[in-house]
Amino acid sequence: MILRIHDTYQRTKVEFVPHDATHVQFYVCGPTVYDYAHIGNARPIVVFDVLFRLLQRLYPKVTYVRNITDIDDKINARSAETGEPISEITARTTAQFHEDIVALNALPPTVEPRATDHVAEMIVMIEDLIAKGHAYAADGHVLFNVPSWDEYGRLSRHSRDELVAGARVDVAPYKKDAADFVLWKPSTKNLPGWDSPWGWGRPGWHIECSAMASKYLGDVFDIHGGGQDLIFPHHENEIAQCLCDKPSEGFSKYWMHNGYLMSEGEKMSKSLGNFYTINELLREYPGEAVRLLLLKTHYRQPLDFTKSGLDEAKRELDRFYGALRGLNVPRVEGDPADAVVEPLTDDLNTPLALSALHASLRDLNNVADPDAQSVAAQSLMRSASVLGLIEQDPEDWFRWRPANAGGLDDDAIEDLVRQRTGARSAKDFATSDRIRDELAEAGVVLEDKPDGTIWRRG
RNA sequence: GGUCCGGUGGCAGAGUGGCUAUGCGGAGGACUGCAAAUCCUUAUACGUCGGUUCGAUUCCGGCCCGGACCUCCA
Repeated sequence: MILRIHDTYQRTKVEFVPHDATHVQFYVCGPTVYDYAHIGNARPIVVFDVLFRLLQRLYPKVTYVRNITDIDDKINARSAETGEPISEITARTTAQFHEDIVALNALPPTVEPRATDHVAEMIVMIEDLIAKGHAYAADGHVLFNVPSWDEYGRLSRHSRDELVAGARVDVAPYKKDAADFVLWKPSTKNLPGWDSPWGWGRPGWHIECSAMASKYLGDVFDIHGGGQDLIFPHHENEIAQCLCDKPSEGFSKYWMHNGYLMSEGEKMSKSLGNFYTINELLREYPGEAVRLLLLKTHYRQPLDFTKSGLDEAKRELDRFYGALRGLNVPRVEGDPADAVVEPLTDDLNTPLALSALHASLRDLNNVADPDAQSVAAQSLMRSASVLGLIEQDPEDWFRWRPANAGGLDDDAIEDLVRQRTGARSAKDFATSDRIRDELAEAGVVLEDKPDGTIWRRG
């Protein structure tokens, strides 16, 4: 099966030809750990999780590297602001991040390197860049010299002149060229720092991904991913660093970038405070609804993330889990349906894949024979798994309730259901309906099936 | 100013040079003690102005609107 992806370098869809067909390797820029991850962070996590799942179906071995950025001036600023030690901020935030994305059913990457563990590699790369004439030390800083490399700007399609003309910040006096960017900068004694040939200091932002990608994936690998906003300057600079360091190698063969997010119709902005953190959404909605909402839009399209969208995603999942509920079909390994995989091989067309999943659901709902049901249900589940959906126990899905939700607990509900069942068998429909109304009031919906009554939280 | 992306039915959202996805919601029907769930049926669409074409929502151009990026925000 041929995989086609949109390559940012070429700005077009291309056939994916791995560097090594027995072992596909890709790198995605992970979070900077200073605060709760927001929904904008969740999109690349979910999108590239689908890519990971798909690649695992198509190739024998896949290595997925996603870093944790735990050196950053935002972290330092947060620590200065709150007094919490940097190591505690990063440890706490990393743990929170992991907890959040597990709820989104994202598989762990193969390797999750942290910047602080790779400063030595960064220093080596910086030394090489200086030796090769692409970087220079000045005033305790080391800077990458942009005019030293002709190809600079190829990914983002910016020329050096445009960049300088459009610059929003003053040019630091130690820069040879206005477009030069920092590889290493000095630290004061109350900031995180490491000994280096240029004194006590810390790395610039871009060098960490270059160093970690090279370390875990080698000098050439297949795909580098991230949010669209990383194209410039982050990825542009990563490319410059790696290709200048190892001119004969290719670095990443393909680049994939997910589109930006809006929130409730407005652009997300920290100053407006109108972004949702994953954590706060998880108190109100199941993580799977968040995941589905993100996958309902193609990854390169803009996506307006809304709570009404989450409500809709949850209703959709109710249908899937409702069809599987009570079937007790075991999960077995097997191939997903082509109708679901094929759209994914066309640049991760998740909306089209989801429509095939809905067709599969209809098929399941249209069969009555238990054997046929079992076959249809397994097919549905296997297909959904490529998207990381419908992987939980349906009972758990229907019993999920928001954090701090009031109302009835499971035992209280089941007690009322039993009372109602008694009333119904006595043909006391007045009592039966009264109990139904009472439960409905508490957000519980009943379904009378031939073999008994089941309930769910609506 | 530069670079780039998008505008599809009430909403979400694919896709295609002619056969007009899918979902949510709405309407009608079947089923049900009543419901719910499910199934069936159904309505409503491609920003705007031109061009190419036998034919354009789909290709080309102008315009309008929205958004992103332009030195550290996914």
